[in-house]
Amino acid sequence: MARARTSSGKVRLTEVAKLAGVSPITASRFFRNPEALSPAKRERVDNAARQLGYVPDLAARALASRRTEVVGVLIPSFTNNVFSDVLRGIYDGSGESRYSIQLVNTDYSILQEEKLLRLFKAQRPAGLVVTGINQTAESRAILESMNCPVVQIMELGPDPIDMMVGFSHNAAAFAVISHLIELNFKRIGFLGARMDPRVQRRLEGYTDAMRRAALYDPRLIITTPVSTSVTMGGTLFADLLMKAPDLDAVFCVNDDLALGTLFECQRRRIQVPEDIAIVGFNDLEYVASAVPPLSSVRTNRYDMGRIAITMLMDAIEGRPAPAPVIDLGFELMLRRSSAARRA
Amino acid sequence: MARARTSSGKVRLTEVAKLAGVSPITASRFFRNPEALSPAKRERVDNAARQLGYVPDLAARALASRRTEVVGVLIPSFTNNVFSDVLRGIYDGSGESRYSIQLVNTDYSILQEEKLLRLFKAQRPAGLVVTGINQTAESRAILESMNCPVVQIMELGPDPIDMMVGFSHNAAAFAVISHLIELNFKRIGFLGARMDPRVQRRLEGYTDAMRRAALYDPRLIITTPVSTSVTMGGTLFADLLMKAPDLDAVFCVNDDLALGTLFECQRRRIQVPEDIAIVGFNDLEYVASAVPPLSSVRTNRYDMGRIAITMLMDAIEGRPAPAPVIDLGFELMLRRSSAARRA
DNA sequence: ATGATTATTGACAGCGCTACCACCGCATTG
DNA sequence: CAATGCGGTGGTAGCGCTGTCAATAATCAT
Repeated sequence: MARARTSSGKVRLTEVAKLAGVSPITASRFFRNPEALSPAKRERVDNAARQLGYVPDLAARALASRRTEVVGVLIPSFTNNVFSDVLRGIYDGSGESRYSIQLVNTDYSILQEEKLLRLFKAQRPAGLVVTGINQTAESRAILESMNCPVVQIMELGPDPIDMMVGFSHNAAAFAVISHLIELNFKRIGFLGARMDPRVQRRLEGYTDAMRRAALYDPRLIITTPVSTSVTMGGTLFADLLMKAPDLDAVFCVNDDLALGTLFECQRRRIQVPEDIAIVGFNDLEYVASAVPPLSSVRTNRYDMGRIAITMLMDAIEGRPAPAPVIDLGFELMLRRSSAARRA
Repeated sequence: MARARTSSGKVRLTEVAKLAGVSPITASRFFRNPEALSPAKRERVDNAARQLGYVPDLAARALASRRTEVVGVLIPSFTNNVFSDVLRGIYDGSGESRYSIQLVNTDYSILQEEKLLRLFKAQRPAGLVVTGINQTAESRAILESMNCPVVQIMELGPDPIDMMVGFSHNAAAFAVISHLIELNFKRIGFLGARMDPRVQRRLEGYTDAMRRAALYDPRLIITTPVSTSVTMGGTLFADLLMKAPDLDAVFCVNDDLALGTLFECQRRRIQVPEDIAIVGFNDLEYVASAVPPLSSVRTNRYDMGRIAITMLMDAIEGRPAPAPVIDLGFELMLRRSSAARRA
């Protein structure tokens, strides 16, 4: 029966199959699992597809197979430089694969995250990447009901939903503070903004290290729930100086705060590191060229994204990861801003 | 006929229709255009859907209607802060709408862009956002054949594919240089990295302004195709000083280069702005808190994203934009780093 | 050699939704 | 009062692809 609603010149699988002299289903298999075909047919289908310029229809495929080739990625913020590196890793890693990345932003809200997960569920994603380990119970339930591999990134925790790639923020902060204590710094301040879970854990690491050395003093800690910025770094540092004028070092939970602190020191003619040492976090590109170069904690954000998406794709395709939890560690990048000043 | 392959507990439109006592078509219409239903049926379908927790299947919808609700967004880089603001605008703008954003990264390559457009074409997107106006002829052809609204962002040009939101990089650079010339700066350097089309146009603006004042000197221009960074700013500035030791001002094509230049000045004990003035571009958050605060050019990146996606969604839904080309302009943010130094 | 296993292939029947068109009943019009 | 228009509704027939399973051909173990 002739219908007005016929395809708009689009090449369909059937045409490819006809030209190749095989059944549509065989042609279909060629695109999904070429190994299953005999070499002869494989080549015939390949030629036919090439000749016709065939491109599979993803919607039809998704409908028929009841799964998509979409990988959902939930990150808290587009603005934060930290995530742009992770993203680069994710996109690079998914590169030539058939999976497409569906990126969404939770705005640091676990309720927003839950809502987005619900949305994803309706889409039957092939896999998901979520940030952090602080999902709501409901989010976890949704995630578990989705029956697809999940990678949690950015940090590690005791109870992975499925897979994890990250590092211990607590340990990183602990290492920074222990190092400063070894250098004989005593009044080490803590500057934190936004106070998301990762930042909270850096605060815990700081607190542990300070307590262990009997140097803990709540007046050394300044935090704000407001989002982070260089300007905020200056503001928080000014506050800290007021509360603890005898300060000799500052650990900032990120490099923006550290840079803001450095600028504030320049403004007040405070010598860094002679008067006050500064350590940042993330080791963004710019810290090394500041004056003086800022110490920081290098984290493997690009690799984190890359490894996460690779693990995820492997899991989707039934190649289970050798280890479900990967600790990428961190590295103290010690520069002049925290150079030793006392014997 | 009983089939093994029945739906996995998923609620379908048919069930909703049955419960509401209407035909599936009517139920379908409820989700796409509720106004078309009589109030009585509208409410019945609404109740039924709510009661069953119905969520439309996007793949089935896409297959049947032969279009998707995906908006493709092509940007050159995730790392560049500039785009993160645009992205925020895009995501915020698409917020509660039914459109989902499919973000891809061209890595500043128009060939990669062409390839990605080809990929998008197979997906029948509802609309597209592309960066800049330097598409290949082939890309333009693909774009035009796709039959969906397109917004070009970041800059303006004479021959829009469809719609445009941006500003004139040429005019912005021209304004900066004209201002510096008015302040009696004469040996104004130009620092450029990555040299993408927008940066090229800033160089043109610089050149125009310098020529017009008979101050043009190719020795004042340093560029590199390498990607931009704060460190690169320092390196380029050092080069520039070598070629033009009598330099009295530097225009950097972005704030990272400007910050790198500032750091290099600090390292060499060059006074800013007394010895050399610095102007950046983009007005990123940090420039205002540098010491001295850096002059820059504010651009409305967030609005650009937001307006672009809004125009696009309007066009998709048949509400044509009042103006297809929107110039968001720019604003010179004059700060101490380029304060007047001569009468 | 013979049954059993494996590799290839194809027929069938939808996946869940919407485009298209026909239809119904009511109001408006000449 | 028939002709016309229109908002609202439903029936039919796929959209382009793949899961399932059966059939066949090729290979293997005994």
